Amino acid sequence: MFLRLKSGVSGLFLVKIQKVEGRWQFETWLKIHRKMPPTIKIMAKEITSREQDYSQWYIDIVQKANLADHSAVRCCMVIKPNGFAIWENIQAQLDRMFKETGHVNAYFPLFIPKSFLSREAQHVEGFAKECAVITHHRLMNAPDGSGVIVDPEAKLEEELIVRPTSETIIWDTYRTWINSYRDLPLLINQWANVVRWELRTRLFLRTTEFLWQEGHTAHASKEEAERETQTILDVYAKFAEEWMAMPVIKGVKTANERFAGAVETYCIEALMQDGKALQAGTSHFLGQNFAKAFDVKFSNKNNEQEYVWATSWGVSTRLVGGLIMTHSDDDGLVLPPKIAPTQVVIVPIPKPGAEIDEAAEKLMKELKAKGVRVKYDTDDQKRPGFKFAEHELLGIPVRLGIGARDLAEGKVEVARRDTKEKSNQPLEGIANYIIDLLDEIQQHLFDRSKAYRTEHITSVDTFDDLREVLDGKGGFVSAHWDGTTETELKIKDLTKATIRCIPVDNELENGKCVLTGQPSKQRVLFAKAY
RNA sequence: CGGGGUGUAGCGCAGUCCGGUUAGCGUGCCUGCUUUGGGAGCAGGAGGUCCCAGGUUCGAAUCCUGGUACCCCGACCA
Repeated sequence: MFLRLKSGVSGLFLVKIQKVEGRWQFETWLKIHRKMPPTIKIMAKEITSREQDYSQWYIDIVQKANLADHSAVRCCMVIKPNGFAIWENIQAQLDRMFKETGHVNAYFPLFIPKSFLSREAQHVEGFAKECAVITHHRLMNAPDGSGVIVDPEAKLEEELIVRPTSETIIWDTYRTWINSYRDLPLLINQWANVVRWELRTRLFLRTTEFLWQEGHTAHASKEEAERETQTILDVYAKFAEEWMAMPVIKGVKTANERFAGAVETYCIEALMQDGKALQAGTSHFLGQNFAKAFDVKFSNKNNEQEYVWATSWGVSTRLVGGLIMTHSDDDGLVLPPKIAPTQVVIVPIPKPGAEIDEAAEKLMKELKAKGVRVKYDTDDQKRPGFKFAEHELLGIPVRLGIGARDLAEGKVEVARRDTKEKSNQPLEGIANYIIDLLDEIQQHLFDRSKAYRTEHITSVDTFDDLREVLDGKGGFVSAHWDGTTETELKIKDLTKATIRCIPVDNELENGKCVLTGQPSKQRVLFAKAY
């Protein structure tokens, strides 16, 4: 007879049934008609566990929660609606914070004349290897009819670079905008895409094209520019911790890790669940490097010409990757309520119906009135169990289940995504309960990831210990370093870890460099990084 | 840029070594019925330039040559 098994094996089975010692027995011979996929049926949305393969887990989350896809273009991603909604929330809040601190938005071109990039020596050195270059401006039909080719007649006189960052084009523009100290400070931000030709992709964390904001400010004094750098660093840290519930360490980069063209680079560093660090944002004090390269001077109060002082700062869609790797679990995405596109989902049990719809609509109205982003799942095809799993995968912080039983009791089932706890709550006053619960979840996510980070900052005093922690437990390792790039590179070579930063609130402490034994005044944080 | 892998239905894959009916399986999709408090069942149905080009052959998803695309790991990277 022909059988089809759940495992995906189908074919011809021979079954022999016989009576042995009064009992029926049967043997089967399987003659596989055709070799079928050997895999047992895998649940459509199965996610690789973090323990098994953290990298694959990340890929699964991004794909199965519909955050992003690989595109037809090498190393570029398509950000899908679910992923973009997260980015929009990040954008919206940061934009508010930038404006509260006096910044305005503008937009500069995607293309940069090649010659601009080379004006600042370190800058060009830092970016030259990853620039996309525009050489022609026209296509034509191939003479042999094989399709479209680049028209050799349409070669650009000066090639254009697709911006890897906009300092050069912006400072070239600022030259014409700034004449007097009265024109300063100039506090401008832009939301844009940039291109850095990468050789390897990790969705959200590293792609050739990505979205970001880049702030570029001009100041009359060094002190003011330095203060601006700090202001933004604080904005970033506050945003990361209070909105993304992602604890960060504010620090300063070593010379080796500094932005190409900066005098000083400050950063916020976060720690992912696998013990690797993620640079989540940077704020640069550029000194007068770009002002000198692009000849941007202003007349001070004494009518003397001075070069302008500059900063630049940015965070990117990489934050979405950081968000995933800070909170999510083996069941899917976990989002902090403040960033979650949908904060509450209502699931009718078993399916939509007049009575349940009415209760749900009322509930939604109450929640929306209090500013909660809520959705009612009206799909009448999918069963509740499927929806539960689906909403968990998508990371919706709170799920409410309403069925006839609940309505009879005047209750609702409340399930929180972060702890997977379920409880029955009275419908009366539920909106306030939810508001408090969302706050509690937000706080819990932050506390949980901060506790993880605290456990994963390890102080060591020998190189062997440094290596052992990096290879085993992971996380940040606090150790003495002699301050030289040479030692930093040697340690990187030996351990694959880099100095993530020197924390800004670092305590001074005399010690000896873990590698060279040279005197050191403070500890720095080492980690393997994304 | 080095190493590895993969291009076959929307998605995940088998078939390729050893050429041969009408190219299959799971899932998803459509229709209907029954279900529904943690990923439903049955029945029927739609859906394919087998990555591209050339070659070998009576015959190519399968063999040969060339090309191309993407992924993974590493190196590189503010």
